[in-house]
Amino acid sequence: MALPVPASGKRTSFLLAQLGAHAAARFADRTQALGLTPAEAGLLRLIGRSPGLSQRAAADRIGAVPSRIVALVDALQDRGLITRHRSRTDRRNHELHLTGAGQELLGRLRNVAEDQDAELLAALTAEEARELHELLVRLADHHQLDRDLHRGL
Amino acid sequence: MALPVPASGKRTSFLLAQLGAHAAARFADRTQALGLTPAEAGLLRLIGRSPGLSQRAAADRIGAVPSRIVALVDALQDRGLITRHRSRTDRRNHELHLTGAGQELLGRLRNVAEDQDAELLAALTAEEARELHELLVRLADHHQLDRDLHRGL
DNA sequence: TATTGTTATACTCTATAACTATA
DNA sequence: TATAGTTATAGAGTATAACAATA
Repeated sequence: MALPVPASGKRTSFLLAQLGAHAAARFADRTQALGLTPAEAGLLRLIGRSPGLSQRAAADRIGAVPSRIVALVDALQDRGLITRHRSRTDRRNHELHLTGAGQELLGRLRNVAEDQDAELLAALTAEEARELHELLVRLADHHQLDRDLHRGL
Repeated sequence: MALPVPASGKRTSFLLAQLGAHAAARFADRTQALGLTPAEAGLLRLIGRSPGLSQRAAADRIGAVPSRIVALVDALQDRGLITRHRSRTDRRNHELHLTGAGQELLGRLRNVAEDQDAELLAALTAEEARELHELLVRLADHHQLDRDLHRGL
């Protein structure tokens, strides 16, 4: 199936990349107001969803290299948002958990994400927003984008 | 209007950022096969659309800083894809034009973009692809994303 | 004095590879 | 020997600021 150039002059791939970069940048603005980088915010969410996971597991889920996790964990730990202690069953592993402050910040992060979606989709009706979401889910599934994070976010 | 967390577990903003990064990465793969970085490809397209424009004008259209244009123009010129010569009416300006080789490569670049769209949207029907495109155009307009390029592409 | 293009520099982000400690 | 985490280093990409030529 050949896809002609859309009348708008911009291809769907380009629009998607442009809007995606915009959404990521706006999200970065909002997390920065909470004192987090987007990557730190992503790791915080992941630990909230999977308490006790190892740094290696976090690296795999995020699609990052283990050495990158070290700096992120350091930053979150220094701010008192997570704890890192050795596993008793395998002393090579570090188990990551949220602190109370981490849980609290995670809650605020969820509000931020909700605000972000509302702002992004303000030009659409509720029905159109649902349609868009469903189409994007189909694309993400088709391209097997099952990671919890991605480059640039 | 409060937007609840979608049933899929991923917010629309996140999906958009993830798919956008995916589309940008796939596009980078394809342009690399043509010996171009995504930024160089974007500048080539821009010169094709606006022959004779100055580096300053290119910087404004792309949303980049003038010093960044220098390296891109150097690379394209070294490969014989564009020409750069001083304007006769204002010798501060450099006018950018495509060479024959540049025109030819631009044509191949358009095919690449077409392939990219087809691959990205393979999971959708033609009607759904049109719907998606229209919704994305509405969002881009609403957020005034009128630049010809963007960070990361 | 303002503007175009250029250069030099520094900064951010990330990956790679070598190292340690545990298994 | 294999794996988890760490450190040090290097590379890509980009912005900032000072500069020269022209208006």
